[in-house]
Amino acid sequence: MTQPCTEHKECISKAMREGERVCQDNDQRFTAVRRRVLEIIWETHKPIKAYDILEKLSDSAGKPPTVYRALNFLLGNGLVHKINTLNAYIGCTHPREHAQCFFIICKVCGTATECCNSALNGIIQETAKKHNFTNYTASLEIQGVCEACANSPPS
Amino acid sequence: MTQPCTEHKECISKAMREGERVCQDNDQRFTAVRRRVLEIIWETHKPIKAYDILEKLSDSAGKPPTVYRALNFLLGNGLVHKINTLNAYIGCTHPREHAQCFFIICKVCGTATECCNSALNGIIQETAKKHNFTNYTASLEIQGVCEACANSPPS
DNA sequence: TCGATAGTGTTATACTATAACATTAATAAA
DNA sequence: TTTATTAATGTTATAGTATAACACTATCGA
Ligand SMILES: [Zn+2]
Ligand SMILES: [Zn+2]
Ligand SMILES: [Zn+2]
Ligand SMILES: [Zn+2]
Repeated sequence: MTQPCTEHKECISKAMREGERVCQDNDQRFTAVRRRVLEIIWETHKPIKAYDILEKLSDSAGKPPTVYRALNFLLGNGLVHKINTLNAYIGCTHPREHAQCFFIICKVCGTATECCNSALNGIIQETAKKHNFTNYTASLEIQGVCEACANSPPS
Repeated sequence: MTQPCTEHKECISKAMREGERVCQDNDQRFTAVRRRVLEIIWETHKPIKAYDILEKLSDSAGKPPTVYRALNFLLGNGLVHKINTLNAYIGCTHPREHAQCFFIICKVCGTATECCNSALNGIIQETAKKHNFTNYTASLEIQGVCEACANSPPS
């Protein structure tokens, strides 16, 4: 099993408060579906797939467009990020602090951690400038093996 | 229309020679299907989708598994890269020189250019180290507006 | 209360990718 | 050369990811 985050409930409620706040700031409605999807995303604490979210929704709301609409809303408001290499979604740990997030993902246990840092931002900005690109966003996904998984004995 | 690359035929034939060479080095067979798929990929000079490659193959070979098998072969041998944010594939301009490639992609005209550089590699390596990750690969995709598109008058 | 807008439900369908197994081609061994 | 072995391809079906289109409902401001 994956070690449960000790402060897990704390994380979820913090994320929900952030959601509340962001929606208020952006003059957006934080509806029941959107709430529930954000909650589900935070409950796993790992990248989760759209159709897995679907399964966790009650039957009445459980259709693809419902989930994708909620996801797109959350993505648009910076509350969630998409991991493109996995076709999966994960909650943002610090919305309102940045426009984009970088991730380092363990191929073994599936954890994805934000690894945003200013050095990375700087080099990426330089790279964009060197190529005369404007108005850019960046997606960086590093996939490797985390320390815990590297140390755990092979099955 | 997209401006044709003046050295276009040159690019294709160079890519094919590279393919030849890489397959030889890796003791792999550069079959007709694999050749043709690599050629199609280079003919567009832009990220191309699997099903668009499919359409350009003759009917006899035109089934999804054929294309995906060829793509996976080419990816595995470093002759092609996948652009995850676009679900598309593009030829590598310098196989054998690096394990991974970074891309800067114009949202308007669709061109994707490799923007690998050692500063980026360095920071990414540092980031992986800081998180105690080993055995990593990185995917970086910068999406913005290229100079030409920024300067072209709005329609 | 009414009208406009935003959000959701629902059905269908488009797009992306692989599983599974039959067939053929290439290589190695007898 | 014949035969086994393996690698590659053909073929059918299906899994997995995402959106279009339209009907319906809730919300909010006149
Ligand atoms: Zn974030
Ligand atoms: Zn791990
Ligand atoms: Zn490359
Ligand atoms: Zn452009």
